Amino acid sequence: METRELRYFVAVAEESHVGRAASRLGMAQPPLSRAIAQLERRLGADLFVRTPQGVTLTRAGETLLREGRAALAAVEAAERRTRRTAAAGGRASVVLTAKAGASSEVMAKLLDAYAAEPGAVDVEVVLSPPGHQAEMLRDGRADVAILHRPFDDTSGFDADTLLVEDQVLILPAGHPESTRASMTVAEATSIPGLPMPRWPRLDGSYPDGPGPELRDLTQVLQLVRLGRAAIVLPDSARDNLRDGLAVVPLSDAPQVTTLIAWPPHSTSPGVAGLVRTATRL
Amino acid sequence: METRELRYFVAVAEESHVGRAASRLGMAQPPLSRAIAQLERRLGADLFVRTPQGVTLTRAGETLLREGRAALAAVEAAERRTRRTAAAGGRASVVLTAKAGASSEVMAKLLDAYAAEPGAVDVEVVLSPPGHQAEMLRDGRADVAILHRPFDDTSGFDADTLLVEDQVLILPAGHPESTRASMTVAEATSIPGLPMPRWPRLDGSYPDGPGPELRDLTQVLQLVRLGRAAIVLPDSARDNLRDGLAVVPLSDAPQVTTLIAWPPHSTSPGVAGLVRTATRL
DNA sequence: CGGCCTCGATACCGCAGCGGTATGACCCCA
DNA sequence: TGGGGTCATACCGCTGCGGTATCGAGGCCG
Repeated sequence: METRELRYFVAVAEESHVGRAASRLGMAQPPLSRAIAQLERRLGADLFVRTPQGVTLTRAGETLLREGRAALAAVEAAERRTRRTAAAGGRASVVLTAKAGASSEVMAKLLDAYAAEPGAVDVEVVLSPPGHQAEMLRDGRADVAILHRPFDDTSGFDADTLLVEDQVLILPAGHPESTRASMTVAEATSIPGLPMPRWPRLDGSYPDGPGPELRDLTQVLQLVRLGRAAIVLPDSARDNLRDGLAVVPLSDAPQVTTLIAWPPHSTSPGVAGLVRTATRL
Repeated sequence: METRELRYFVAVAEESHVGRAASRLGMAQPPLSRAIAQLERRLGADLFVRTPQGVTLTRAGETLLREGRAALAAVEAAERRTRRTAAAGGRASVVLTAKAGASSEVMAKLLDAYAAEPGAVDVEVVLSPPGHQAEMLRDGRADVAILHRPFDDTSGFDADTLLVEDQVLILPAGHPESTRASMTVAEATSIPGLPMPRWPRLDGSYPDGPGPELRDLTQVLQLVRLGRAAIVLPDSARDNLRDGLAVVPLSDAPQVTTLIAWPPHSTSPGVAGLVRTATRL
């Protein structure tokens, strides 16, 4: 099976429509139809059920969609990492990705400690929107990632724990609830007049709800300071707070684990060194 | 990048020789040379250093070999799982792989419990030589595997623990050492006249050493019974022992963990059900 | 119920690019 | 210095990919 065929198949599966998939691929419909038919013949499996409204996946098609996406990501990863290795011009280097505006404390400690190691290679840090770290690791844009359980999906990676912490509620200073010694998550999310902000999902859309739509921690904290929202954050976020904000520990919020994750079988010296340093912290 | 190019590249990298790689691929040398050169041009990276003796990998080439092998395995896995799904003819099914002659106890319990579940799908059990389970999971010949830490490489899979047990030394009944209440690994491996048998590595070759070369647990036990060898096995192996064998607990051997492992993001109903059953055991 | 619209499939054609053979350029070693 | 080895280049034939034109099959609506 060639990656071209796989890309064609995934496009058709995602559009449920050969014509739309063809225009998305920048080609005409007939050759795409033929390519799909040929793929089905070669696999000995019907992948789609043709209907007058378009096409729908068979069971085998669902399998190929799931597995094929992973395979395409792996091929992309191979290509990207090779390009990056070449661009580094013989000298080893490594790309680390982390959520923008989080874990700065642990990350600083890790990077400092690693830089002090003998034989340390260049570490390029790429900050990206929350939730995208795993994807970057999977498709080769990064070699190592700082992830957060239970928010990120760590399946398929090797990982080491860096930090385990409780979560706290951040709310406007002077708010009646701000003097409490502790609170439950249920109480925190139902404070009148202080809705939780909504974060974009992986595809960029927002969940429904009363809170404001935001994509930046600084914006959120500003809004909290203005008395328009409250937010739940890991305990370490206290370090970055300016005036005008109050902190109340949450008694029943799940703990947040900060981990360093890397693709399995990553034998690159940079990744190995970073991970070794991390485990010693 | 097309899988054809990747296969060509991997062949050349493995042979360190364009001509040999070409004949292994069943093609002539010139088109292979050209395909590699073209791949290098498209990636913008030198993959090989040409020498009069053949070719050697550059750093970028090493990256592509490592990542490319994983990518090819993923493509193969997609293809195989799709074929299998189609062959099951709409009805869901799942392939479980395990080391031949081990863990029969837990596996039997697991399969029985799962078969009793409502909506259980067919489970095909494939027994294969030790150490090959992870590979089968990676290239799509199996959907779930029973693995053993620390022997198998579980990286890149999701897994749940089924059983943790100590290891014991199996030696001929009546042997002077067989009456001891406990022993260290160092002592066990240095009993005069009772060498440890050697197992084949993944590539089929045997490590050096004094012990007999064997590939079957039954053969080994027979040899032990004859007073020609001793062997270290997980505690549960006691259940399968016939007469003529003695068991001595080992005080410092690492514990053996039996786990059920599956590829991440495996949404197939069969895998999900098996795993759910396993966690309840 | 018939005409129309929207699907995907088929037929046919031109050309890009893959693989083959023949040959060249270079290096090592006798 | 020539012979045998390496990989690269030159050139050719044909497979097969993608393009346009068209068809056949279902829904939908007047």
